[in-house]
Amino acid sequence: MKYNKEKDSVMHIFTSYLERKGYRKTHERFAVLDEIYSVNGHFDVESLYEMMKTKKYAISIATVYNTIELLLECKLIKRHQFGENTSRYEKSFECSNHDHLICTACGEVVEFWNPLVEEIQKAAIVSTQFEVNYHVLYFYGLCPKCKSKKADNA
Amino acid sequence: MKYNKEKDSVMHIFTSYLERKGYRKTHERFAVLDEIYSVNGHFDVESLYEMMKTKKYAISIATVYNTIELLLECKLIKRHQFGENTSRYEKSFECSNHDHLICTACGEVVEFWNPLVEEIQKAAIVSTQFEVNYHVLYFYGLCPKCKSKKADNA
DNA sequence: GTTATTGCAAAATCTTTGCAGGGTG
DNA sequence: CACCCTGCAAAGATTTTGCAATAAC
Repeated sequence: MKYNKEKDSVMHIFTSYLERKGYRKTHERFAVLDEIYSVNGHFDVESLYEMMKTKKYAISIATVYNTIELLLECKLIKRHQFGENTSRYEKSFECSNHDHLICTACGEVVEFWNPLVEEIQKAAIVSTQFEVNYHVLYFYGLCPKCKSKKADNA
Repeated sequence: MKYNKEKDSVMHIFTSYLERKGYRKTHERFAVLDEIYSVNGHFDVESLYEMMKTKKYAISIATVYNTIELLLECKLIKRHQFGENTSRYEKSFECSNHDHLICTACGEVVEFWNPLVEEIQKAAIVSTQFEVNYHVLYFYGLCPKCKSKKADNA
């Protein structure tokens, strides 16, 4: 378990969350959080489980799902459904509220950020009277690589 | 099979699509499209299958999935994943490129439209060099009803 | 007549659940 | 030492697949 500042912070947040809720602080739960914040990019439950299999706290898939649920609740991770039948997740501590472009050819995911999303949200709230807590914005298409591959074939 | 102009149009589009691809024009395929364009709002595969069970062309769930795939390809329907583990669909013929608000309490889905999404898309294309074909924008929160219910409890 | 498509059931995939045993508080 | 959490395996839920029978062309 390598030390870094970000990981220290999220461990602290998770600890507080568990205490506040009266949940137990088990090795398995911290091992999952540690693993998630040790890698970059998006992941799914299966790959997380596989990565942990060889580690000190190799745990069961049921516990992975259980812990994912807790981490979603305290907003240390985000859940995505990019169009496949399996959910993908990403860490979300202090990460700006970015959105995603997804390549429908190779599956690559690229992030971007644009303040206009806030404007759209405000307008939507006015017209529908919803209370909005979060949003999801995905653009689907071809990444530069797959775009030029297509051009070459044509 | 009630007649209406919209249904006539989508039947025509589907026919052309099948012919162009050399696919067969089966009763089952048209029955699925007819059923979809006979009802309003979003639906999932299970509910579509249930609705068709009692009709003339009651068909198997495998054929429903098969036909859904074709209708996605020719863009007569859209697929959504609103955060559950099951996909939901909606007809998409001549329906403006709207987006969605989803109530996380009761599941209600409300549509809205905002031209700023186009601006964001343009900016994202410039910065990432993606080719964008379509997008998905969901705002999650509480509908007016669930919002006031929450206020009453507090 | 050929061969794509259907229907059925079985399989595959992802996620949840029940329960006995173990670890946290 | 009470009882929440884990691990396992079984069950659920959704979607896909294999194959014989059927229907489109």
